[in-house]
Amino acid sequence: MPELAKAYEPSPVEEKLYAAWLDSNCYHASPESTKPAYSIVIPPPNVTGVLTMGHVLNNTIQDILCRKARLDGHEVLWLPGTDHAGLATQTAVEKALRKPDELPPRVREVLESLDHVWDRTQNKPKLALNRHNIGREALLKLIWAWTKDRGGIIIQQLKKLGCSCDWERERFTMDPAYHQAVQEAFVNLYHKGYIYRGNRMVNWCPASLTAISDEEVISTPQKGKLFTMRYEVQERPGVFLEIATTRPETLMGDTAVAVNPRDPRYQSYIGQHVLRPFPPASIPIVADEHVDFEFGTGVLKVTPAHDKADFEIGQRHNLPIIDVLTPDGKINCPAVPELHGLDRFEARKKSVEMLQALELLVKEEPYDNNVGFSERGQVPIEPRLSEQWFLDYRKMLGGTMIEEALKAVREQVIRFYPERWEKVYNHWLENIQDWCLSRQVFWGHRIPVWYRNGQTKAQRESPGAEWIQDEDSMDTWASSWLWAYATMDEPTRKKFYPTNALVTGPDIIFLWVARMIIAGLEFNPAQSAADPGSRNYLEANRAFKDVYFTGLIRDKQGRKMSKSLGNSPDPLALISKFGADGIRFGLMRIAPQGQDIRFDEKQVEEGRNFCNKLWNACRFRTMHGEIDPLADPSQHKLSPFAEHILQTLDAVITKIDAGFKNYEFSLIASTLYEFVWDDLCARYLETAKADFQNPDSPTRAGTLATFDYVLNKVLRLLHPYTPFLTEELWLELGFSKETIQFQPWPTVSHFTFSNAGPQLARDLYATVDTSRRLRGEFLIALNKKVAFKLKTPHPITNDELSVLSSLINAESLELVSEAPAKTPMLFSPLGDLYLPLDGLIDLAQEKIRLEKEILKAQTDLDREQKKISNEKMCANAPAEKVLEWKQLAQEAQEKLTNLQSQLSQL
RNA sequence: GCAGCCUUAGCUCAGUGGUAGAGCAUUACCUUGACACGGUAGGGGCCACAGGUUCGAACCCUGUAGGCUGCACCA
Repeated sequence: MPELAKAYEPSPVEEKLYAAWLDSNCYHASPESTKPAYSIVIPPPNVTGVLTMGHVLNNTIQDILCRKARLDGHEVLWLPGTDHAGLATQTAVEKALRKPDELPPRVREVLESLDHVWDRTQNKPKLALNRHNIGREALLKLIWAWTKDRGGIIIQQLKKLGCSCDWERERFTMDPAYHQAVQEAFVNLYHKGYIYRGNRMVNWCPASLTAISDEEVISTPQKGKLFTMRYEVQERPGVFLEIATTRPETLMGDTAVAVNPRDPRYQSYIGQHVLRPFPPASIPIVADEHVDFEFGTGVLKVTPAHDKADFEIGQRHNLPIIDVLTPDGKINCPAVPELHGLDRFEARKKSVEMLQALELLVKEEPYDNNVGFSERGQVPIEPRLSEQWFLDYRKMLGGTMIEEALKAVREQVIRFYPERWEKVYNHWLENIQDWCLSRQVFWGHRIPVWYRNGQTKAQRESPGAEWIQDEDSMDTWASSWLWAYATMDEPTRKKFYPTNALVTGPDIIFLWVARMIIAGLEFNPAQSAADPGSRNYLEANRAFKDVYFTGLIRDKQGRKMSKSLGNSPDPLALISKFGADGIRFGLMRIAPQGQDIRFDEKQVEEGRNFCNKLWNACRFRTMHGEIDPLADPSQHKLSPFAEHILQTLDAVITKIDAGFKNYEFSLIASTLYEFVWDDLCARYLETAKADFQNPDSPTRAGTLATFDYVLNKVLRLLHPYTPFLTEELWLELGFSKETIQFQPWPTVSHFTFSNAGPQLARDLYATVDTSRRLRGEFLIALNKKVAFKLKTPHPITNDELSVLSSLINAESLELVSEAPAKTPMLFSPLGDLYLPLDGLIDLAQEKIRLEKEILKAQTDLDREQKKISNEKMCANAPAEKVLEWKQLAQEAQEKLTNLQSQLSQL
């Protein structure tokens, strides 16, 4: 038996084992396997990203599920990969290009090969390195080089965490096969008539110069100002209408003012005109229900080009649309030279000054409102009219998509954990808006639509030389919504689709989760012949059976983790300090279902300590002889402590099985923590020392066998959470020569023993809770009248024998003189106990203890008697409850009497 | 405005009708023979507040307050 190190050192073990696992190719999922399938697709991280605590949480959970499924005998596919993350990656690369000298060598090399932007003689760029100067083709080359350079990082980091992905199947959303699937999906939707190109109001990001979808707009409260200005009524010289606005800089684009037709203040003005000050124009006063007459003055300036609601009013009243902003958010209005070319926020100040000068500004008051921000550009979005591609969700699946998508979740064909996210999902689907699919971004899947002389064709390949492809690319989510099946080839899909679980954060429930469900229903990847409205169809084409929503990881103060706050710990540093198992276990222990987590390094430290505790329990075991991998406690005479831990282990297995069914990961972790720390180490191990050190003990073999049996199961139970530690111990202790990863999941044992042994152990543990005190104290706790026999190597006086007898409240205590043991042993009909005599020495201490006990017993008794004497209470409580109280009262009474008699004998 | 979640020890959180729990922190003691990444003993709580249901509420119901999140509005 090898001597284990005094403390568990994770790093070398992790390195060694992970390499061995990869060598054995054990994570490769075979479609030909006859084992039942279990599959998960990873939520693909950004290809250029690095591991965050969020990834650690998310991927630990997936790894736990996959490892558990392997122990359950499944053929497991955990499919890894990365997302090209269109705009995000393009923005990152463009930013990096501003400092060409700091570029990674491979990217720099590509840059230097671009003759149109790189001056080789001077070794510097000829032009500013932005996407317009570089051009589509060259920028894509640079981004490809960038992704090749950075793309492997996060994958390597996931391996450090111990993730058991099928790395041979790593996918990237820009892989040729995946690209083809994305294009096919678009073309398919186009030909079904679900996709259209339209000139509509979109959310425009003036920093990234692209449209973004509603889901990517983040509304943020801003301290702004509400300006009230006045326009003169043309038909009534000298009469002014007061108008409230937060955006005076757009007034050049006003083509009407609107009032509510039911507003008595303004009814007589409807149909008349007001004079817009600059550029001067007469614009009509229209009546529109949209106007809230509580807000401001009840008069709304209508700027159809720069506000969604105003655009709709404009449509209703046939108003002209005057665009006064450039795509990058500057004023475009040569008629007003003071403002022309100014940034929109500078123009706001300037236009207020101009209104003031014309005496048209009535007042200016502070006003908090919510402003939509672009997630990527970190600037307020600008509603803007532009030509984009849209998907009309409502037409999908022959018009029944929304209904079916709701049904799938409502009828739990797809189950959400925790369930409450169903409401959020339902609400989104019920109020769904068309999806703006196109992006003015180079990096991504280009829209597969071609134009020639006013003709339009949607197909994957160019129809011919004169045809020109649409310039735009698709929203990155219009590629990742196919991730659950487009990552699989035909045989793989047959075996592993639908996937079993999706583990992700609720922040992308609309962006990704709901859309994956929709894609599954629409594209029928299972090639189901069933009617799309049928349950069979839903079951065959659900992207996943269960969705587990993790919480967000926050810092200790409850703030989101972010780079700018610098409150995001580096998971790799934590792994090297505390071990992958430490971070995994520590995090899982405090990550209840769907609750946000306040993260603190202490938790990881606890995880590490736990690993070390188990390590040392095993180390202790190895000091007492060879492990028997087939140990069967039922073949041996068992101490009460052995019987107790066997019984407890069964309860633990039952609890963990239920936990896995309900995705209660922190419950499972706590259960294992308590079992290992308290039951195994603090109690069983301490009591087992007696047997281990005493060759004469009749229960020694049973105690050893039980230890081996328990460890054997515990290692397997823990393996999903702490794969490295458990594998190392499994192999080192010699439970098997084979990896632990495919061993069967432990089941509840079928041992039968009378409850007396475990009960005796429980009594002892309850009174004398933890380890070392047991030596002297558990005797006191023995309150049962039993006939004991004592073997002891030490000389023992009759007085001592009688004190001992009274302490343990023995019916009788007989000293067995023949063949004295090497250590004292106490034999009882309930089990044999190791008996160090140290405990007898300090009787004074025991006396204090007894007094405490008596106090507690007295309170117990009082409480139970109070319950029993409450007639109303007894009349209404269930009969068995009342019986229980009486029993408890009786026991408390007995205990009290016992303790008192013990005290008097001390 | 609508919806969801949260409020329990100094901190981070479990608990879900029947005696208030864990880890960390803290106090005292212990180099001890698996483990100082350890052990023993302690201190620390009107379970946010107010009503209600119940023999009994941290737990169920209603309301209030505070915090967080999402959606809508956002002139």
